Amino acid sequence: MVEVSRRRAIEDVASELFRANGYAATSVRDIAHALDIQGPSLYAHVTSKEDVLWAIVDRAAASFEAAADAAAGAAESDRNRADAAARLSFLVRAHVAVMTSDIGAAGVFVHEWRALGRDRQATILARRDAYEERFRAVIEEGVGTGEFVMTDSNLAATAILSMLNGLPGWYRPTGRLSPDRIADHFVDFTLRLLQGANP
Amino acid sequence: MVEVSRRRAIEDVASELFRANGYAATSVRDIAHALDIQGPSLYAHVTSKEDVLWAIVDRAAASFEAAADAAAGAAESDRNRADAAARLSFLVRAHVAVMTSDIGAAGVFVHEWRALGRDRQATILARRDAYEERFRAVIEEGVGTGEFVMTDSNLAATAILSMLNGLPGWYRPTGRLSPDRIADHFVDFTLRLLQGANP
DNA sequence: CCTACCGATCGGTAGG
DNA sequence: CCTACCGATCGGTAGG
Repeated sequence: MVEVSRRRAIEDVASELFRANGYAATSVRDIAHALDIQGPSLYAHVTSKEDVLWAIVDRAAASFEAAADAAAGAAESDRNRADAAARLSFLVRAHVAVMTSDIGAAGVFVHEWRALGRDRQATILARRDAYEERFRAVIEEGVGTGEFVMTDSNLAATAILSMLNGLPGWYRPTGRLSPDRIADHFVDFTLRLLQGANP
Repeated sequence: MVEVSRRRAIEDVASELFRANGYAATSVRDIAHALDIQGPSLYAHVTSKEDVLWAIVDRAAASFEAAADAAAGAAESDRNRADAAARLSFLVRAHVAVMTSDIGAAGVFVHEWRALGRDRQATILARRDAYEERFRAVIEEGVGTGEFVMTDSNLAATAILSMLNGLPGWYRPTGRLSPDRIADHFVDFTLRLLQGANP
């Protein structure tokens, strides 16, 4: 998280504060003081507290979308393993990579969209839905080809996304597991959940 | 959610507001107005906003603990199926039942403990850890007996609990799936995740 | 359970 | 990026 601009430094500090304490419980002065400046000085760089939240959430959404696009591309060019399991594995890995690369922003994206105004909230929920639809689609594809055995693809997608989105609640960069190792396990869990025989 | 007392009605209304908007973003006046009384009138029934949060979180924790105790008892008396899979199935069902019976309180328990003061926060985190340890223990037990095949029991427990704790984010009492049906699927997902062969 | 009110803190502006 | 300051809202109290 190298800060290339003052504006970006503000967003990085705010991400972590918003993730740890919530948007409403974080004051503009909290953000400023974490940067060793006075509260009002922040307004030399941003126009409002909500604009900071929006910048964080919008960028996080864009990261997830770009990573999913790249994952789809990687799966397609991998000719020997372009099945649903491979495609879903790339998606899971991409999600874990984005989350762990900026756990503050990811946590804010997952939990703090409620604090956005009506229009921005609707926008971000639509983007989140479209993103999650990628998971649903590849699961249904796998069910269609018989790769996966699952009577409720929608619920399976929700369960997998809940597992992934729980990351900001426990992941720490200095923790026991590296992002890659976490991704390995989550891919394993995901495929087990979908490939196991139904009782 | 039949209200047996004014105090309980306050907690029920507050649960839903805290779950939907967060503790910090919910004012005492918001809670009062949802009950058609004036803000200060609330203090005839409660001593502080944080006391309301604590009452909700403490009761939710007690519900999870009691349900897990009952689940352990039920598993033990079920002689033909006292294996780890059966014990874990009871735990998962109990968790889903508690969550869906009061999704407001459950959501607050899962997400709003950060707003508690230092001591209460430490208390509730210790109880949450002890509760989650029940899941970890039965998973490790199943790995020990060979029922489950899992190289990282801790991460598996975290993944399963994340799946379960995602419920307040999407469950609606009027939704497509009944609590029992959700529990059926989550038990299925949990056992698949743990019983599938490792690659 | 109400009205009237309190000090503290909030997001944000003015002017430099 | 600072100091001085603003109106609004916060949790909560007094007194009935």
